[in-house]
Amino acid sequence: MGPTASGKTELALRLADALPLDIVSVDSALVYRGMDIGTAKPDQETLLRYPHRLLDIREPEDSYSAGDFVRDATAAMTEIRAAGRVPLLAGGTMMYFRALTRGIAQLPQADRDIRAAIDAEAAAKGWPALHRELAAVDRTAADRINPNDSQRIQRALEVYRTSGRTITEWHRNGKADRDAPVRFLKFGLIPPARSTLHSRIEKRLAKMLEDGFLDEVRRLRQRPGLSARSPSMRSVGYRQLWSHLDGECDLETAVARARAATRQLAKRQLTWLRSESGLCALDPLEPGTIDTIVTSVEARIGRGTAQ
RNA sequence: GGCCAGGUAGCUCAGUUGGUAGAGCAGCGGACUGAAAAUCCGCGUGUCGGUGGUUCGAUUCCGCCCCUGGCCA
Repeated sequence: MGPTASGKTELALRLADALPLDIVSVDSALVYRGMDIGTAKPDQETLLRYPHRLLDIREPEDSYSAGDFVRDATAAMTEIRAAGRVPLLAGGTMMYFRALTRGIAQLPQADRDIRAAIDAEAAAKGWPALHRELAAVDRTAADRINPNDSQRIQRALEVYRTSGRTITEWHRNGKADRDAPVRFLKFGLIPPARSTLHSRIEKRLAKMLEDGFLDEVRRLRQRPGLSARSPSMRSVGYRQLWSHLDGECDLETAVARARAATRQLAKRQLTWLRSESGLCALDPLEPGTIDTIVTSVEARIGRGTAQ
């Protein structure tokens, strides 16, 4: 696990050369088809040689969630292990990692219609009013959720309306059991200075624009089911270019904002990494890093014979 | 060289009918149980371009100067 632009993908490919690994992507944006340039998705040639699981599994109109990820990743890991290989989970979506390694409570899935209904109510009454409604049925949840936190209020109400039970009751029920216990070896890619990440972010964004990032957003913008409010289009970079295409700011400003948003993302990811327990922290750009990981993994799985 | 419009927070700008100023974005810190590349919370002293003048008091009015953009020579 590592922040954006830390060199995760490159490292994953080299590990796959050295060990019997199959790569499972842990990334909330790479799941979307048609979002290639702005997400720094590996190109087709690379993917043919090094298949990644959980890439291009949703349309940008769809939503994806931590719960979906845990289900999909668990299935992928089971298949990989059944084939006598070892799953390499690689990505930067820390909530997905956390949900997978620590478990996540069983909850009803997202419901498009109910979310739309709650959105409409919020537009009319405001989120604080819906927060009061939540407080009437689930005081515990309302106490920990801010009256302006649209997303969490919506989720809590959605769970209550679809199931008739509060999200607090669901949480109390505990986490879903895994079929077989899984042991994780955790490596965190942490560059020694954030400034090295910043210059990599800047270079990569310039390259994305050269490669047609703006046209990619233009194409997505033509899809009738997508809007600036769609979860996929709130991704870093896409959001800023979309608002430029809406005429809200010039391209230069949009790019500057995208750069800043990417830096913020990296910062948040690093914060998560620092609080992750049992993590082996490594410098992704240091040549010895790959050997350190190979040695650790071989010690765990036994040379050439994956368990 | 003349005329006009500007010069206020890192950026874009608002504002003060004269009582030393505030939004958005950026930045920093924090929360986080199915949208997480998301969502939310907290943090604002800056020679108000410089300098003289008028005034009890000037960022605000007046003069001169400097800088930027436009128009005219």
